Amino acid sequence: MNKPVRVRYAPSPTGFPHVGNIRTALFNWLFARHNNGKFILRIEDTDVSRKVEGALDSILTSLKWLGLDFDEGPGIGGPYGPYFQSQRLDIYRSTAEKLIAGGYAYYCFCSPERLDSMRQEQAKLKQPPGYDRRCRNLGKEEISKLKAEGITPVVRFKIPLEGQTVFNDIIRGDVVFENSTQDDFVLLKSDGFPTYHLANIVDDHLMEVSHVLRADEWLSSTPRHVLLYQAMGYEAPLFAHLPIILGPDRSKLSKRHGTTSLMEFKKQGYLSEAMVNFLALLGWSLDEKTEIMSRKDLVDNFSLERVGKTGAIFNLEKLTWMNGTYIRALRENELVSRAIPFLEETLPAEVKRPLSRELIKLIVPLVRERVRTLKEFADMSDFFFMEIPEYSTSLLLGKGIKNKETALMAVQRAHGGIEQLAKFDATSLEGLLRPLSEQIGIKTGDFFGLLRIAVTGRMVAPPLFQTMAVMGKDKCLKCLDSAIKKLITLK
RNA sequence: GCCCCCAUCGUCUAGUGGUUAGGACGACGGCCCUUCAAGCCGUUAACAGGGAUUCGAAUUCCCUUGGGGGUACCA
Repeated sequence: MNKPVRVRYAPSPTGFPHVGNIRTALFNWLFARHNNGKFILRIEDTDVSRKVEGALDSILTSLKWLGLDFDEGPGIGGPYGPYFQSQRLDIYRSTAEKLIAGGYAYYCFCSPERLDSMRQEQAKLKQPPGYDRRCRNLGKEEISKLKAEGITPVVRFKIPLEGQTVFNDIIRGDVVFENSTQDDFVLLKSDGFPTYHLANIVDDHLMEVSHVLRADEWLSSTPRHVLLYQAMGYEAPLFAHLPIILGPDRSKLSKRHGTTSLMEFKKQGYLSEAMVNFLALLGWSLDEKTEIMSRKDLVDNFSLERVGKTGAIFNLEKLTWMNGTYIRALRENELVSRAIPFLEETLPAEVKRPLSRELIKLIVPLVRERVRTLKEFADMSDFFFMEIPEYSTSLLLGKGIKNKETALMAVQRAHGGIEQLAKFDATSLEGLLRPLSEQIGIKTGDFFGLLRIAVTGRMVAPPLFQTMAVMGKDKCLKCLDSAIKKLITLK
């Protein structure tokens, strides 16, 4: 109980981490940091067939993006390495042999085909599927004979035939399994690689992991792990099975639920700090009201006691809202820096690069309150960078002013007034345009709406005068010219 | 089928025997207003069902139902 806290995130490199995986990483990291412990990254690459190229990179990138730094692991090493299971094969093999010698495990020569037909048979007879333990009591001669035939066996664990396995889960309390319902699972595959169960237990022990915080889907294999620890004479770590993150249909999160890959959220313009905050609240809460919490708040307050038991649906709406509040809270310069990559991505090639930081800085106060993601930031501000906005002429005669002549007159009057404006700022523009609206007898809403289209090409944009001020006199005039032409040529 | 876990507004959740069951997202309405947002105010909406214990249950126990996970030489 007084052992130093050492926890690990142990993904297998079989794909890009999705928000569920990474939430597990986050909880481990928070727990480690809160307790001044160590956070270890261990790569469980024991399934050669499922290995995906680039998966390791994406794991590293994901952790880095969220700022989940690890103390030991790939790239940085550590006193308990190597941190790739594929580089620890000898350890698992010798452990398996020890287990066999001790009578806790045995060689199994059954072919995949036999296992398969056995399962089909069991399914037909409505019996619980499971290995029938044919090889459990093979004699020495039989074993050598089968080996001589060239069959490479797997190693299976000998589940006690009777009794029960009990363990205490920090989140769920005591959990009891009847040993009779457990299968003689495989420890070592015929390709010489260990299964998750073996490798995981061996490494957690060797790496002195104190707490295993993992997703709930592992709960039902925990008795196997407990039995393994016992067989090996190891002290088991403490377990905490975290509630699972579900898709909108309440099933385990997977690709078919759309955007689930963490880095996809980055691409969509979500901030990592919002992501961390949001993910932390998926299964954990501080109290009855706190929503927005900094990384430090989270580290300071995180505790397993306040982790819930129920699976949580990933609520994109709420994440988006939270992201908006984080964007609004960003310092101006910071938001500029963060928005630039998205503008680079969104803006057409004609817009000359590098983009002007000065201009973006002027745009920030105008769009900050109107966007929830950085992508929306880019989408909303593209017209600031274009010469003349593109839009359909019909927009000019949209909802307010239906009459072509009236619209034309209004734009011309605005053009004339602006041309003579000495000072081109929001206040002067308002001083000019508001009275003008009355002079020409058009409601301000309609008049400003018309100008908004002319200047931005959109019906929805930041406040008109400020927008125009940022755009500058020349450009505004050009836009108005263009609108006038459009109206004239309109039949 | 079998094993395990879970069960409060649509969603994320607070709540550990006595609360008008609280907050947040969303939705809806209002204020503000040149559009859209933001902000502020308000409305909507939940203890799955049934027993038991108790003076008193969202809170404890049991059953039912529902949901999820597992049941691989995947993790």
